[in-house]
Amino acid sequence: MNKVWKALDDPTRRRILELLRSGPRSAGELGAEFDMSAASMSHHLGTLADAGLVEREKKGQFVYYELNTTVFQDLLEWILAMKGQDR
Amino acid sequence: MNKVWKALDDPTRRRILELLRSGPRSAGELGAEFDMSAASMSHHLGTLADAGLVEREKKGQFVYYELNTTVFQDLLEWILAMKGQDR
DNA sequence: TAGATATTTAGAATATCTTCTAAATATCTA
DNA sequence: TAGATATTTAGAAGATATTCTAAATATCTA
Repeated sequence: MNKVWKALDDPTRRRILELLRSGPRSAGELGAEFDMSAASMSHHLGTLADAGLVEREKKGQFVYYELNTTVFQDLLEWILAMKGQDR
Repeated sequence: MNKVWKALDDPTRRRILELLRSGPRSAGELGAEFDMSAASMSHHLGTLADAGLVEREKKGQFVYYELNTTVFQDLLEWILAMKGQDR
């Protein structure tokens, strides 16, 4: 969970996740949405992948990234526990 | 929301929130649970308060901290949107 | 009031994070 | 195969975060 919280603590990475809601996108396609070098984008994508929030799939010369929604379950439970205050 | 994500990206602060689930506690009571100076604890509590995740109330020489669960609603919605993938 | 206790603020040291450029690797196409 | 495109890796600069000690502020109690 530590890596998940870390990964989510960055506006660029959260925006990447939001973009991926509409389906898988390549590193280049994602990068086109940001004013940032491809290397920096790759770094962010690596952070998200490390945390398990996205999965990568190489297709020819492109690398596609896709949301992995299963990881959000733990987050959700933590937050629900906080909201519920033990209930 | 930026400050909220930032505040949650630290194990000490998340643990503080978990401790507060059982009710308000003073800075000193919270500090006793960690191997950390009172000054550092105060810093973390300030970060949580800035993000709106806790509220402070001074009572005599003590300062009590209490969970503010309303802030978790936005987080919850963001995560549910991610899990739902637009559905 | 003086001293003790609780907490915060100030300032500094160290570690971590974000971003960059340059270079490396992989794949595609003429 | 050579060159073009896509992506990642390496290494460094600058910004931000975490923690500490020392000192400041507020409140309590003898």
